[in-house]
This record gives sequence, structure tokens and C-alpha cells, in this order.
Amino acid sequence: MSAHASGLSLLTISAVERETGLLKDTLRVWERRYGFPKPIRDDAGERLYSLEDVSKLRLIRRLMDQGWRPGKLLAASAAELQLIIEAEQASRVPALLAGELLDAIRSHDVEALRRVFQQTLLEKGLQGLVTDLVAPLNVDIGEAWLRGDIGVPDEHFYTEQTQSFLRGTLASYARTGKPPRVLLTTLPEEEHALGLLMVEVMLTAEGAQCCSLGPRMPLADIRTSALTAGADVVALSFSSAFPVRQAIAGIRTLREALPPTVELWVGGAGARDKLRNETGVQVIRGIGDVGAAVCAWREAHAGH
Amino acid sequence: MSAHASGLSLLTISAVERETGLLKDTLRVWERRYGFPKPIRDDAGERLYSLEDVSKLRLIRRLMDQGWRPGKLLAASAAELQLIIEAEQASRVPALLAGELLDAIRSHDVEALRRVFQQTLLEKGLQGLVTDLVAPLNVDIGEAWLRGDIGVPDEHFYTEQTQSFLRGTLASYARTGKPPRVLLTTLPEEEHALGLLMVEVMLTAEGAQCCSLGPRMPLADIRTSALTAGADVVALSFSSAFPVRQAIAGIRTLREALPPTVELWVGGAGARDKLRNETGVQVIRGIGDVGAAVCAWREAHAGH
DNA sequence: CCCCTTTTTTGTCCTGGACAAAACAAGACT
DNA sequence: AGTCTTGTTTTGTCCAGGACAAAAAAGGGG
Repeated sequence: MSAHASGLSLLTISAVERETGLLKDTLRVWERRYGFPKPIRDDAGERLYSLEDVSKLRLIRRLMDQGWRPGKLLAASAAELQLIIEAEQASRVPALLAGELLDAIRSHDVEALRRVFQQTLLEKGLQGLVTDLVAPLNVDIGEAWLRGDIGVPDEHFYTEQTQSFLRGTLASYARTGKPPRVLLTTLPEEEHALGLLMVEVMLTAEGAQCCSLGPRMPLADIRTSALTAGADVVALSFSSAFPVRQAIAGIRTLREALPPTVELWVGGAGARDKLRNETGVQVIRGIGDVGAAVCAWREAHAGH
Repeated sequence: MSAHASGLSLLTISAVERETGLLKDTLRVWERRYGFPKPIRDDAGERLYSLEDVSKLRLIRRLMDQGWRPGKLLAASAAELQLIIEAEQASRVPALLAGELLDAIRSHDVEALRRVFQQTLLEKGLQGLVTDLVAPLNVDIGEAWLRGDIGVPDEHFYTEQTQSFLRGTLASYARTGKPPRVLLTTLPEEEHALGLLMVEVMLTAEGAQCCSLGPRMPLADIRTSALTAGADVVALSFSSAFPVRQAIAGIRTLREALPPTVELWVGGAGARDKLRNETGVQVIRGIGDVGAAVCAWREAHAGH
């Protein structure tokens, strides 16, 4: 009868994997190499991590996504980590996430959050809502979390409600069904559903015919889907944490597998910098450029 | 220079884990014990699985979710597996998934699928749409996949579009904001977002104040959220594949952590049978009973 | 039939070594 | 300056095979 894992204060290695996204193998090798995290063991010799360890690991994970190397972070004390976070944030000023908006997210106030979205929608339109509110807010939320201003459930709440609002607005949007017909998804390693949805909104607002398969689609299935659905464009989204070389490999394979008449568009924070000169691939630099890409496609295909 | 994993025909063990949901450790121990799957090795001795192996594994995974033991399935040949599938399906008749609907899903026809949803919405209302179309359709889709009538991307497409439609309808629904205030989520091990959304629809249609945190919420955070949001009810959803004992452990911990004034509702295919007599927990037997639960709550709290 | 205990099956965790893949650094070329 | 090599360091993933926890099935009273 060993210690049970259902409690609130000590987590098994698989629970930590789930919470932090760090593989069990990685957690073990970090312990071996850097001496952190160093969990206690239960009677059977199995690791049990404290909540402090888990939150430090989550912090480390985020900083790694922003480009920091694990070697530095794992050697650092809590105080040194704090310094790194402050240095990280010195440059940016989260102007959006304040006042009413911050309160709404922290108190899980569905109505208040929707009110802000609704008002922005009326003021700036659907595309403006995405480019001027949701996109920058995503960044701010991540940073506020890093500072400890908001917690995990607050972030879940924000993601869930934003998704609902965007999907809702999308549903009531008149569908013109003009070309191009775009197939939208991410590679299997990429979770990032909100980014995908933002692109879907931009495309639909532009009047394009948009078919989203959701995230995590195997390469072979992307190809099949594009053919059976008769897509003009396959659009992929990459978050900033996506490993560059894997992205390139996937994109090249897909480019080869697709007929040349089908365009391949690539966007998201992870695509911006590093995927420049791939032949036969259109890089969309920011969420605001989706509209331009659609227009360009239409001009190129105007002669029918 | 070893074989690269980006290709379309051979998958590394981590890719198979991603595709099938079976842990690497499980795949290795199956190979050791049952001799299947037996992948070839690259120059470095690392496993490379064929597409056939992967689809057989996916099949096995689904049958296990329906209660079959791995020992039987892994010893079975392809033909024997086929027999099991047929036996499995003999009982049920997928009446819904046919004709227009099946074609729409297979050809990724967004408009056609929405048309069916829209019509059902007009005929049967929001709750009827969920209970009479979406809920049974989910089951049919799973079975059609098992038979090989539809593929992985078709299923993704269906899930994505259904989610969009439900969320869209929800957004345009007038929010009365009557009590009870329900916090909606799943335990960390449970992915099943569509089931959660169906419950949200039922609750909202009933006029309840519903706050969804999306799936995969840690126990400690559920507690915190329920308190800060001032929830009257915490509702959890379980899919049929969820391990019973883990569910019970989680529910008990949560029940203890929550104040007694906050009710705990548990629903979904996984909750129906096995979670009967937990004290202080309300089991919702089917998606159709959500409405009744809300009414019961209101009567019990009518005296203010 | 339901509840409890024992046995069997099955999945997860362990160690420590090896090495693939990614990131970085330094030099060479345009 | 940028960008393409090529070498070096860091970092993550894989492997083998043993151990054992957890889940399921089977057995045995009440």
C-alpha cells in the first residue's frame, strides 16, 4: 500500500509530465545531470515532486520557449530565475492586460470578458478584434503568468472563452464561399489551437472558403485531405516554441507530396524568422498579413 | 546520418506514441511480451514502425477502450481482429451516419454539414440537437472509423466543425444568468473536449450560468477556481475510456476539498455505471438528464 | 447478487549507458 | 554585414531488462 497520487500536494513523475509538458526521460536526466529537480521517493522508490518543484519547472519551461538554454536555468536559484524573468520583461509593456480585463480574467467573469470582446468587435471589426486585441493579449497573458499575476486556471479560462467568442462570431458570419479554398491545420507536434482559430477568423473575414481540421494532423493525412477536399491552399500554423528543423523537414515533405497547383502557406510566431527561403512556400509574417495573402492569391488567379 | 523521421511511411516510437496514444514504455513491453508490434530498426538500432503496424495499433487501442483486454488483441491476427470488430458491431445499427451526412464528412463539405446541423436545430431546438444528433453521432463516428468507412482526418473534421457549430450557437444564445452557477471542466487525464462542450450547451440552454475552463484541469486548480468564481456546482465529464479507480480517487479528493455547499456533478459515458454510490456526488446518467439536474437544484434552493 | 480476498494480467517506473539532434561557435566565402 | 560551411558542446530521446504498482479477473463466502 504505497502513497497515493490523487492528493493535492505531491505529484508522480507522470503527473509532472502532464503539468509541465516535460517528458519523464527529460526529468530524470535533469536530475542526474544538474541535480534539479530532486524529488523525494515513496516507499517503492518512485519519485514524488513537490508543488514548488512543479511551478519552478513550469517557469523554466516557459523561459526555454523564449530561447533560454536549460543549462543556465537549471543551475539558477529561485532568486536568479526571478532576475531573468525581470530582465525578460523589461523590454515589453503589457498595456492591454490591465484594469477591467485583468479583473475579468482573474475572477472568471464570463460576462465582463465577453463585453470587452463585443465592444472591440463593434469598434474595430472582426479582423481588428484579432489583430489588435486577441493576438497581443495572448502574449500579455503569457507574461502575466510568468510574473505570477495570473494562474493556470485563469489562463485556461481565457483560452476557453476566447475560443468560444471567436467561434461564435465566426458562426454568425455570412459565408461567401469565394475562392481560395483553404485547408487549415498544424503538424502533429503542434497543439496551439487558438492560433489556428485566429487564422480561420482572418480567412473567413476575407471571404475565403476555410476548412479547418483542428491541430495535430499527420502529414500523410494532410495530403489526402487537401486532395479530396480540392483545396487551393494548405495553411499551417507554428507556435514560437516549434523546433525549426522539424518544421522545415515537415514543410519540405509536404511540399513534395502536394501537387504544385496547391499553394502552401506557413504562419505563426514560429514561422516568421527562420523559414524564409523555402521554394514553393509562402511565409505569412504576421496575423495581419493573412488578408494580403488572400488578395495576392486572387490576383494571381484572376485570369481564371 | 540516420534515417529521417519526417517521411510518410516509417514512424519513430515517439511518432507512434503521438498517433496512437500508447506510451513508448507500453510499446516496448508489448514487443518484449507478445512479439507485436515488431518494428524494423534503423542504423542506430532505433525502432521504425510501418504504417500497417500503426493502424493495427490504433484499432487495438479503440477495442481496448471498449473493454477488450490487450492479451487477446495482441495475440490476434489481422483476420481475427476483423472478426472481433464485426462481433462488436453486430449489436448496433448506425442509422444516423448515412447518406448526406456521411458524404459531407467524407468530402469535408463544411456547408453541407452545417446545413444538417442547422436544420436539426430548427426542428428540435438546441437541446434536441445535442441529445438526438450530436451525441449519437459521436458514437456512430467512432464505429464507422472502426469499420474503416471514414479516416482520421474525417474524424478531425467532424469534431472541429461540430465544436464550431455548437460554440457558435451558444454564443448567439441569450444568457439569462440565472443560478446555479456551474463550473465545468475535466480531470487532468481527460482530453474529451467535445463532451464538455455538449454539457455546456445543455446547461446554457437551461438558463444556467456556465463557466467552462476547458479540459485537463488540475485538482487543486479546480478547487481554487470554484471558490474564486463563487460556483454553486462543479461539473466534471468523463469519457468511457477513463480508468474507474482514478476517477473515484479524484472525485473523493475534490469532494473533500470543496465546501459542502458546493455540489459536485459527474457525467459522461465513463461515469454512468461505476460511480453510483459516492456520497455527496450527483451522477448524471446521460446528456439528456442535465436539464433535470438543474431543475432539481433550483427546487432544492428555491427557499433562498 | 454483492462484497472481499487472491491470482493474473498489464502498465509504468527504475537505472545508467549510448548516441541522435539541436544549439552554438568559429572560420571561409560572397 | 550576411550566410554558408564545419566542428564542438549541450541537450533530449532511445534502449535494455528488471521490478513492481495498479487494474482486472477469478475465486469464495456471506
